[in-house]
Order: sequence, then C-alpha cells, then structure tokens
Amino acid sequence: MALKIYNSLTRQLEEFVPLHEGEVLMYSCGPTVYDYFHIGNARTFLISDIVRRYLEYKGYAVTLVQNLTDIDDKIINRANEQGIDTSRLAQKYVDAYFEDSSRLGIRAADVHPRATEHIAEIIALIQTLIDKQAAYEIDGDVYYRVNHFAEYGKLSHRKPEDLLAGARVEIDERKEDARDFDLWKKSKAEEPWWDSPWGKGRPGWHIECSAMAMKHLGETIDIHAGGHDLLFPHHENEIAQSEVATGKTFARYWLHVAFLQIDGRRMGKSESNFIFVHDAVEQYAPEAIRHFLISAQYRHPLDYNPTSLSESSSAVRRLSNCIDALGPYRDVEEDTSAELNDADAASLRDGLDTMRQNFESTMDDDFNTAGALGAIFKFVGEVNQFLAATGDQSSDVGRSVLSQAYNSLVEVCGVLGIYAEEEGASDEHAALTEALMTLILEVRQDARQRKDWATADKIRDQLDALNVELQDSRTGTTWRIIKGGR
RNA sequence: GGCGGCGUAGCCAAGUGGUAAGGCCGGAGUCUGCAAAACUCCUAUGCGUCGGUUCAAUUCCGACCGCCGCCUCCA
Repeated sequence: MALKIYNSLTRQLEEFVPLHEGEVLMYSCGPTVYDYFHIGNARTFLISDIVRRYLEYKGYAVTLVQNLTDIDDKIINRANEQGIDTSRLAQKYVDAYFEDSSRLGIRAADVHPRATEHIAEIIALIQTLIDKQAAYEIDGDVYYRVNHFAEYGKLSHRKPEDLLAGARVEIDERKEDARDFDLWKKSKAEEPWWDSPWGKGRPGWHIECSAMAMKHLGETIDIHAGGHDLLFPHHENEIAQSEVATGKTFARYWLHVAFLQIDGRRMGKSESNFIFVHDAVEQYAPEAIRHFLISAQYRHPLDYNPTSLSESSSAVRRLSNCIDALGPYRDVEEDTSAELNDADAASLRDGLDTMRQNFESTMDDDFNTAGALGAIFKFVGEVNQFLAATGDQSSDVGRSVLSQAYNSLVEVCGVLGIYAEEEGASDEHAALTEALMTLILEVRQDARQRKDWATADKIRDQLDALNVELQDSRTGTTWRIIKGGR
C-alpha cells in the first residue's frame, strides 16, 4: 500500500517516495513565541505530529525539525509593552509551548532550532544570496530580489502581475520591486540587534526557516508542513531563498493544514477569536481535543464549538471503555494460526484485520484521519459485541484474539494519540489509591448486601463527584478515573 | 480582480459512476436494587440548486446560489 500526499506545489495527490530510502526529513513551521498558542495553531502542530507518527508506524526513520521563531516585530512589541527583554519574553512562551504541546500529547521534535541561535547561518545564507545577485543591500537593510528567481510564485500559483494587483502592502519605495522582501532588517533604536556585514540588525522572518532547515536537515528535505496561511508569502519565499542559494529543490512535498474556524470564521490571533490550548486543556481531556482536531481531514476546514468538543469527549470515552475492557487480555499469548476453531473469535479477527487494513488505506490516502477514526470505531463496536456475548466465557482462541485486539487498538490509537493508558502520579500513590479503593468498594459491597442502598449510592455519588466512576456488574464492581471531567 | 476551500441525516464527518463509513444526540428494549457501562432495534429513496453526459451520478461536466479563506503579520 502506497502512501499518497497532497502536494501543494503540484496541487495533486502524489505517491510519497522519500529522497533516501527508509528515511524521512521533515520540517514543520513552529510558533512565534510572543504568546500562548491557540487551538488553531494546535491543529497544525498536531497534524505534523501525526504525520510523523504514521510515517514511523510505516517503518520510516523520521527526523522532524520544528523551528521556534524567537525574534520578530510581534515579540519586540510585546516585550516593550511588558517592559521586559525580548529574550525573556520568548523564553517564557517557549516554555509554555512545550508545556501545552506536551499536555496535548504532541511529541517534541528531534530538533527545535531557534532563530536567535542561528544568526551566523542566516548571515552566511544572506551573503550567498547577495553574491549570487539574488539580494541587495540598501542602507543596512537587505532585500531579496524576487525578479532573480524565475519560478517565484510556483508554490502559491501566482503570477507576478497578480501579486502586484492585489498588493495591499505599503510599498517601500527604496525596494527595486514591490514584491522584494526583507532578509535582514536594520535595527531601530531600542531594538535587539546582531552584528552583520550590513551593520546592526536582525533577520527577516522567512530566512530563518531556510537557514535552519538546511542546517539541520540538508539542502533538500522531504516534507515541509505548515498552516495554510504560510503558503504565501512565507513558504513561497523560503523556496525562493533556498533554491537560488543551493540550486536544488528545497522541499519535495509541501503539506498545508486548513484553518480551524470558530463561528464560521478563521480562528486567528489578529481576529481575537481564539481559544488558547492552555485553557482548553483545563476543560477537556487531551485525547478529546485531539479527537476533535482530527475529526476532519486536515485539508478541510473544521469549526470549533463546545458541542463538537463534548461529542469528541463522548467518543473518546467510548473508545477508552472498550480498550480498558480489553486490558485484562493484554498479556494472553497470541494465537496467530490461520484457522480458528471458534467461529465468533474468527469473525472478530476478521474484523480486526479489516480495521487494520482500512486504517492503513485511509491514512495512506493523504492522512485521512476521519476515515481512520471510522475504521477504529467500527471495530470498537465489534469488540464490545463480542465481549457482551462471551464475556469471561471466552475460549482460549477468543482470549487470544482479544489480546490481539487490545494490542492493535493501542498501537493504532497511539498513532492518532486518542487513547492514553492509565498512569498513576507515582507507583507509590497508585498503590495507595488501589488499596483505598479496594477498601471503599468492600465497605460499599457490604452495604449493598444489607440492601443499604442509601450508603451504597452515597459512596458512588461522592466518588463520582471526584471523577471516579463505578460500574457494578455480576462479577463485581470496577472503578475508573474519568480524565478531564465530563 | 487573481487563486483556493466548503455546502452529505438533529449535530459533527468519511466516501463511491452502480445505489450512503463512523461518532454524538434522541427514542424503544435487554442487563441492573437503582445507576453506569455495554448490547439490540429505530433515526438520509437522500448527498446546496438547476441542467447535461451515462444503462446508471451524491460521485463526471456546465451554470447558478450560499458561506469561508489567501493575496498584509498570522498555524
């Protein structure tokens, strides 16, 4: 089964073949650290994370680089407002980025380069562009000469005249061409600066990604991902800078994530209609937020609203209930023989095979996470049905298939990050909690035996208030902690 | 003006030239002391509108309507 990726460059679904067999070089545009990031930003970061995980699932060795833009106008303005250093402000939000993204289950990239730590590389790259006549200096500012690059516009599919016709930018009269953009910005008073051949200044926005991608991944990378808003001008400019400097293809597959909307409009910082991940994570379980963010294919807009989030919470709970119910079978030895002497078990294993096939074929189709969820939940229904029918009476074969089901579901959900295994705060506390719960449930069981329903229900209700849910069954009472409340 | 996206059941959302995955919500049951969880059944002759191609279109083509985005910092 071949993975296909929609390449913004060609506007087509293309079979994915990495530059080096078995390895994937991937670059994802990260945050500008002047504030917390919102759920819209999270969608892109999450998709990068899932693309990476799925490629690993398929056996590729993936190197993921995600930049942190830690110097730019917004950072300078925000730092000035707060009367602190730009570096201090940036560090605060770098820390916040890692905290919030890890709470969302987004794994850190292999490298998180920062613009301010790559000034030398940036300067060298600009110098190369000047040497090649692709850039020019005017009074301490350096601009990229767009006319030098005949293919300018190939990513955004724009013609030069279109770019000028729609230009709403204030045109700097000193530039040779209105489309030329900053590579190096001369510092104004009170602004942070670095020394360069053109005087004190700081890098323009686009150049850092070219310099850092090349430094950490090489001159040609496989996948370059980012939000759809970066397609133009950011990514277009990255191509222009990089390809003129090296004479090589910069990125082979360009992947752009559609916007998250809210009330039918784009969620954006400048729209001030955003919801910080920082806050969302207080209200909803990370798995629920992830489920929501991947409930539509990444190239389709998705609308944020509380209803969708609570739908995702319910869906994720259903999934979690199922996998937890399979937990007891996780260590049963798997019987992988082709012939199963138990018809129900055989049918469940067919369902499992189908689930895996559909998961892969749908993910191979440009990371169609919505379709993948469909495959997973269909199988969840089959597992529940099997468990309801056989329960503890399962045959050895049945138990073996349940074990396979558990491991497959955990693996597949791991790619999407929609199931979290129970993890206690610490072993010590987990053991204590376990012991206390056993005690409480014994007391309640005694009450139930006396038909003292008032006491039994009081215990259940009070535990429920603590997000501990009890479930009585013929074989006893089980409990679980409801993550993220309800 | 240029370029692009979206419009599928009450809500979210896959999908296919041959007759609509999955989730949520709702209703009726089973189980249970009551719940919860789970299971069973029910919930789109229909996929924005109008035409066209075809034996057959939601799926292809054309026109139109509505909503959104990029073209400026923004994931």
